[in-house]
Amino acid sequence: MPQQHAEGFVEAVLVVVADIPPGQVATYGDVAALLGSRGARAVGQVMARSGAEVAWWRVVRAGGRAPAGHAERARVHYEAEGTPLRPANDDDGYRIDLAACRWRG
DNA sequence: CATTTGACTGCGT
DNA sequence: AACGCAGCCAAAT
Repeated sequence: MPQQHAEGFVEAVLVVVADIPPGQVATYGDVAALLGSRGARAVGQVMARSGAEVAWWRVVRAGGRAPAGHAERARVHYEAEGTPLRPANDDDGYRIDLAACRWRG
C-alpha cells in the first residue's frame, strides 16, 4: 500500500470532509476548527493536493463562495445535491446559502 | 533545518 | 463595495 507514513493532518482533513452530508457544506475554517486548528489555509492546501478523492465542493469559503477557481465545477455538484444556492453578480454567478446549509459536526 | 507556498480569513483603508 | 495587508498553519521544496 502506498504511503504508509506521515499523514496526520492530511488524513484528518479528508475524514472530516467525508463526514459532510450531501446538500450541506463547511467552511475551510470550520474544518480546521473541527481538527482543533485554525489553519484554514492549511486545509485548503490539503484540498488542493488530495482533494480530488473526496467531495471537495462541500468545503467552501467563509463568504459562501465555492473554492477559488472551481466555481463552475462545484456548481454542478450543488445543483445535483440540492445545496441551497443564491444568485450573485460576481464571476461565480452564485453564492452558497451558508445560513441554510452550513454543516456542524 | 529554513523558506516558500496556498482551493483562507478578518480587519483596515 | 473593492482592495490591500497581516495573521495563520501545515506540507512541499
